[in-house]
Amino acid sequence: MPAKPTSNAPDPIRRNEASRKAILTAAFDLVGEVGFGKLSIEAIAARAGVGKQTIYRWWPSKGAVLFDALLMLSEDQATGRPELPDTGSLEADLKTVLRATVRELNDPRYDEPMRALNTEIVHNQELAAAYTERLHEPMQRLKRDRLRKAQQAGQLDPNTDLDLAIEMIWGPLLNRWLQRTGPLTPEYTDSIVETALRGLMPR
Amino acid sequence: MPAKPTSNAPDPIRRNEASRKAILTAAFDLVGEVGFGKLSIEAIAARAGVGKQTIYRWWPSKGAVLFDALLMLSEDQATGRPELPDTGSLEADLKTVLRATVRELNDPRYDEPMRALNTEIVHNQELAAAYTERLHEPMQRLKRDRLRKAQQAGQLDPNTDLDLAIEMIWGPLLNRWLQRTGPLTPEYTDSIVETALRGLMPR
Amino acid sequence: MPAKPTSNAPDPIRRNEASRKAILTAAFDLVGEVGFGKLSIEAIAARAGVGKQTIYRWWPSKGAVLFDALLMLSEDQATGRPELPDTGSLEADLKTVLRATVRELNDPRYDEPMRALNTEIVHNQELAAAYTERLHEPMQRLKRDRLRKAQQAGQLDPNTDLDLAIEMIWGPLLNRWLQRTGPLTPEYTDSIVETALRGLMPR
Amino acid sequence: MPAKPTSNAPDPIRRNEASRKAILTAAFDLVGEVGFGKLSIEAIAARAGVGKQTIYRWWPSKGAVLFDALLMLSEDQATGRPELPDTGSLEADLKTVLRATVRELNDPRYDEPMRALNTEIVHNQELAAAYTERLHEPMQRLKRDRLRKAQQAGQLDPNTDLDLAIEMIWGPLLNRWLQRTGPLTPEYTDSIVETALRGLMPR
DNA sequence: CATTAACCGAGACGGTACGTCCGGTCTTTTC
DNA sequence: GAAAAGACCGGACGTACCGTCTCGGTTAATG
Repeated sequence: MPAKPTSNAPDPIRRNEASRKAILTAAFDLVGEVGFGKLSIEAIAARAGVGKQTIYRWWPSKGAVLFDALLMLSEDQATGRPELPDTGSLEADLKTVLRATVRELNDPRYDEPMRALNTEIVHNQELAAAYTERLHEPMQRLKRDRLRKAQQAGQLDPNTDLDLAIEMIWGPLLNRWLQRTGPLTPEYTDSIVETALRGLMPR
Repeated sequence: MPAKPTSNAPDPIRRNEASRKAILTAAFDLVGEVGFGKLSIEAIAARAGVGKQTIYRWWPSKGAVLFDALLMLSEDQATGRPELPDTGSLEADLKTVLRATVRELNDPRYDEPMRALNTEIVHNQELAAAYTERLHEPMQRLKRDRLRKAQQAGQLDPNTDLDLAIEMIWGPLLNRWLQRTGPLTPEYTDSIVETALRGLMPR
Repeated sequence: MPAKPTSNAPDPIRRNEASRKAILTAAFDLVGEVGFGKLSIEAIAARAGVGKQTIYRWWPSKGAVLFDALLMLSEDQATGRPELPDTGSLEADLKTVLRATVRELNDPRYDEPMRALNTEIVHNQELAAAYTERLHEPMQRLKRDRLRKAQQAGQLDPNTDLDLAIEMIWGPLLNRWLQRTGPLTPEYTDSIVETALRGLMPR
Repeated sequence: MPAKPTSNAPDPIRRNEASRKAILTAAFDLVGEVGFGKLSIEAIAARAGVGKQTIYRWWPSKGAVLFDALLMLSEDQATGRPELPDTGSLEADLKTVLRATVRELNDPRYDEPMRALNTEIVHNQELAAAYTERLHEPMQRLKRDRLRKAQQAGQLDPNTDLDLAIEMIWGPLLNRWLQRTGPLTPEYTDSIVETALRGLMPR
């Protein structure tokens, strides 16, 4: 878990980086193998070749470990992706982005861990805060920036609340993903984008 | 879990109805007190004054118990609500329905158990099937029926897929609820309905 | 541990006798292999093929387990040994008894467990009480009975306190055993008996 | 080049005397508070304001620390007590010595630590050797010297083995102390001395 | 007098065992 | 024959210490 400048926390300088990575990797691999429900701190520690206390020292819950594992991965690959594409056509750009999202959600390697995280934050208050700060808010900012540009270009109704717009576009997709109420196909996300944008266009 | 006419299943006729109700009530109460993660079969049995075996005999998992508990409640109150309102104005009716939904989701008595069920079905295959059959599909049918009538009345684009339409309306709401990305207010749901319907109107 | 007629104790009727024996056997064997200090409840449970809770349910400490293990053995073999030998010669009888004791103390199979028990009761109040009641007092009674007969036969000073006499005879032996201040030989115990009896004779 | 005889042992010259004393004091105090079984190196280090390594550097086990703690105390007070009293009457002298011993054993401040040491040497080979060399043997020598003088004065049988005599006198007392089979009173020790000496007198 | 080697406090680390909780099964007794 | 009760095997929990291992920071003898 991130930035915790509290008093009696362990000293991050003395932290063993190799152990940290081994733990995150083990957690990510295990959640894919057995699922979040059967994921145990004991198994993570054993797989990582680490004492349990080393996990308890640095993370407050197994959800937090998984969160950092996902964060590590997303940071590994996400460096240098500071904004959403802007070709001039909002509709085309959104379709591109949602298709990419769907591709990731359909990858079994990422599906189970992300699913686990998304259900864990439903119950874990502290984890939810970290999730918002480290993953949700940054992404939200990118989306808002892209939509604001479109709004300024007259492609969106000037009175539309951008956060509502984001939810109209991504909400249906994420809901279908979590609830498994249907397949995640490119055609499906294209339809979402088309329908949502028609509702969000200037009158 | 209900109705299981398989071979060596226990005889439902001999079932103790008082125990069944005590278990469901205990489960519902406990999930509100300690959350689904810390909910244990042992605690349910103790609270209900029941042997553990009596739970294992009739339900395959604690998720299933909770599911039945919720079902009991929804049936207690839902009898005789066979369809969604139809005043002639789709927009007004949807606003009414979503406002009612929001009121329920904001009730702390129902919030935690429903949240628990919605995250449990993400991981539990069998529970998801029961959920779809007993809760989701019936509700989906009502929604589809109401939207079809609107479509026939020319209030929706005739080419629109009704399931997509449902997701465009309820997806953003459910997503905000589960992810807690914002407050659930009547104004918010009204905005959803307005925006979604504009995107779904006949061209 | 024995006789505990307290209220919320587990029901001894439902107790699994096979598990009880497996635990005691495992404890006895393990203490001989690794010593009392490295004896762990986990290892006993594993060796006995038993859940840890089954040990914690019936015994308050590992010392208590070991005590019962020793008790089981002593009862296995001790049935029908209701008194000390009485050939008419106290000196000869005591030499016989002490030689037998020494033989047992020199048997590595019994040495370590008994040593462990004798040091454990030094620190464990409850265990000490059980030890006194179940092992020490019965043996003490036998010794007292034999000495009383000798006293009545004029072989001991009529004013001698029998408990003191017992300590004069067995104290040096047990002390040398525990402190390992010398070898335990038949000659040594014979000398003890001779010297002690000379001090205890009628004046 | 300064004499560095031993292999990689720490340099006793550089040793921090304040730390050494703090450790021994902490160990002695703690063993009286929580008992030897619950005494931990961590707690000693914390109480003494010392790093764990400082303890491990200078002592091989917590028993050894306790041993040194007791040694420190006994040296603090014992300097200049090179021999046992000799008033001419062996019986009177022994009664005096045993009464003093009993007074110490009855002092709760010393009872628990000494009890702990006496049971620890039962299991710890190296500690037993140190105990014999530093505490037992010197005391044994004093006792032997006093008894030899008595033997030469004709107060003891000339054929009596002095080590056996020592055991006949101190064995019952130490055994009663460790096993708690009775109270340690001056009357009790007087009786021991009287009885033992009668058995050890010249014939 | 600066260098430097050792001790020192602190505490993270890989581990083992603790004593507890609960999962899911089985058995005994009662209704 | 279902139900209450609860013992049982198993396994994970989160904690306490073990003994080892760095990490700066003194501290004292050497060069």
